[in-house]
Amino acid sequence: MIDLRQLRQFVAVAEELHFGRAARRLHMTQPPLTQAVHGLEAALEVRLFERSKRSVALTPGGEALLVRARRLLRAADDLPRAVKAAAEGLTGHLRLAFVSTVAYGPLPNLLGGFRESNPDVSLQLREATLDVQLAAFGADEVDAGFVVHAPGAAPLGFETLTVLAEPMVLALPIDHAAAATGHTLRFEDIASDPLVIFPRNIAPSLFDSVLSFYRVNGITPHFGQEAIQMQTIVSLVSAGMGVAWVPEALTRLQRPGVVYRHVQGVPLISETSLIWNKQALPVVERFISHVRDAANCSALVRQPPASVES
Amino acid sequence: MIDLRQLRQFVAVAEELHFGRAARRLHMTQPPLTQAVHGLEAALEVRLFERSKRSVALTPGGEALLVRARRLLRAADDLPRAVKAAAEGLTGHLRLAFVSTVAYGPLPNLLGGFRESNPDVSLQLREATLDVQLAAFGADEVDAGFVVHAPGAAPLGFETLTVLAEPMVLALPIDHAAAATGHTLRFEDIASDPLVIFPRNIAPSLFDSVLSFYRVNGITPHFGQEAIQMQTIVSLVSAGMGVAWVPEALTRLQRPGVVYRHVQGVPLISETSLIWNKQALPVVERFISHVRDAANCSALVRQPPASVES
DNA sequence: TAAAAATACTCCATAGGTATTTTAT
DNA sequence: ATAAAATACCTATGGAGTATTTTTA
Repeated sequence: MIDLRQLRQFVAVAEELHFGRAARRLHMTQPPLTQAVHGLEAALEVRLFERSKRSVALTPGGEALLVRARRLLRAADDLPRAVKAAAEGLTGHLRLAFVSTVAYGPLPNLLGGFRESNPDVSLQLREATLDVQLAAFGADEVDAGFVVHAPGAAPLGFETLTVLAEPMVLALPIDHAAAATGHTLRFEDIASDPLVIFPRNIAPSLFDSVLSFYRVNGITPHFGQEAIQMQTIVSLVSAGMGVAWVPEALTRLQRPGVVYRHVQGVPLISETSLIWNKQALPVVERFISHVRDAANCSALVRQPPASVES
Repeated sequence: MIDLRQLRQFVAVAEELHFGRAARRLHMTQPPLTQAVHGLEAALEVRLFERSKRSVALTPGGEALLVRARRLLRAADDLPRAVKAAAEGLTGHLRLAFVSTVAYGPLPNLLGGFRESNPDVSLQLREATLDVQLAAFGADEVDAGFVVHAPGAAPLGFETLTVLAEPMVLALPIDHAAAATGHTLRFEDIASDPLVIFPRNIAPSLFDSVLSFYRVNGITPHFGQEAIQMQTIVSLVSAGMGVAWVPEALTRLQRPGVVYRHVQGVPLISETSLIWNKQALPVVERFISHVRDAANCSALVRQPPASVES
């Protein structure tokens, strides 16, 4: 059976075209090298060198073996580093899901940073709402997913990491009385406006916390339109269908006819979290670590919001 | 240093997920197999299996190694047959040159036959006149070349094989008196017509044999147009510029206004030969053999000419 | 307690070393 | 005469075997 040692020896001889020099290069003596090459020729049943006592030349078969042997040896020599890289998550494939809101928030920076320090990991991104993500987890179609406002949503055997907790701001039509700048906006100013919001099943926790905040303040909110995409919600606000509570990061989505305002004394918080299967591959672990680091060094995650006057 | 034996052992264990069974498959016992895998893990500095006394599972690093090891082993196992094939000329690259005339003659069948029995040889074809071919040989840009009417043209260190010797026929304008069928055409009928012919430097032997045949018959031929492509020569004939001697195979090139006729008592012969460097690669040798075989079994080479009335 | 991996040791096949011969220049 | 490959023979490393222990389901 052919082995790499023989190929290394063959390549050395083929490159030096001199058994003595090749042997020196291989840190061995000439006789066993001669024998090893003879052995290889016997194993392949092909003459590899044209020897004429005074000179050594490759036969066509030798030429053919040389290119193949070099390829093989290169692959074999790369193997340790390749396996180690894979084991450490430096290479591999990462399938990420995210709810669309996150694309306006921490996602771009997180991905950018990860790509930069892990250029050999291929990324596959997929926009999906929480319920779709959970189904995808079940079918092992994604490795990790970013969700918003989903405490405790992770099924058994999954882990959660809060990436970002940001205040929620109010999106309201520009012609709304409360939209004018120059004064501090208070809850009473907008409490009676109809709410544009996700359907409850998409983000129960968001829905419930908004509802309970209104109730605590003695108000039964009037729910206007529902939509399952933040962009749609903002469009509905711009169309005058009501006001909407959105994560601060969404202020980066500027639409004509819509302004965002902090509202004094409103403790609504939007939590972005990452969910992943507990027994994750190294690539996934590596991504989690990156996200965890970035979340701690929060400057990386929470950029200054664009023009939100309060 | 990592070697193929270890990889084979690793793959067996990874596939069986059971050291005992894997050892049996490898025709060895379990203890040395365990040690070998430990050795591999030590060499790679990566844990490859998650052992729990009762069950064996691949780690992510193991998964990564498995795909790479399989690729490597497949390549290594293919190596003997690949090298042998290359040494026997069953694979490789063949660069052929040919003068355009041959494309109307034996070339298509020769190539077709060769491709059929040597599907793994890649062919590169190049149309070139004799002088260009000789330059290409000098620059080692072609392996073999088909030429016409070039006895002794091969430089030192090259070999020649006559592929085909065919009679030459006369191409003449359809409105020529001698073009009419129904009688045997004799040399006197066309001896005084101007000749359309290659310039002498392109095919000295052709030029000289035509010239000497005319001289022997007491005629100094009148040379009309010259052209370095047979197709051009036939076009010039159709344009009434004269008559031309062409290899019988060229009758396959039918042009309006041109007819081909055998001329009685004209011993002009067109010889197609193959030229190649004496110290040829196996692929080339193989091609030569194929051509030699085909030339002997001449039915393969000399097809019945298309409609040449005599 | 049974099944499977790990450990301890033994052995020999072979990779590699030394000494020498052959051969072409 | 010399340089380089081939041959002969020797040595010792390590790959594989047998026997045994450990571990956990």
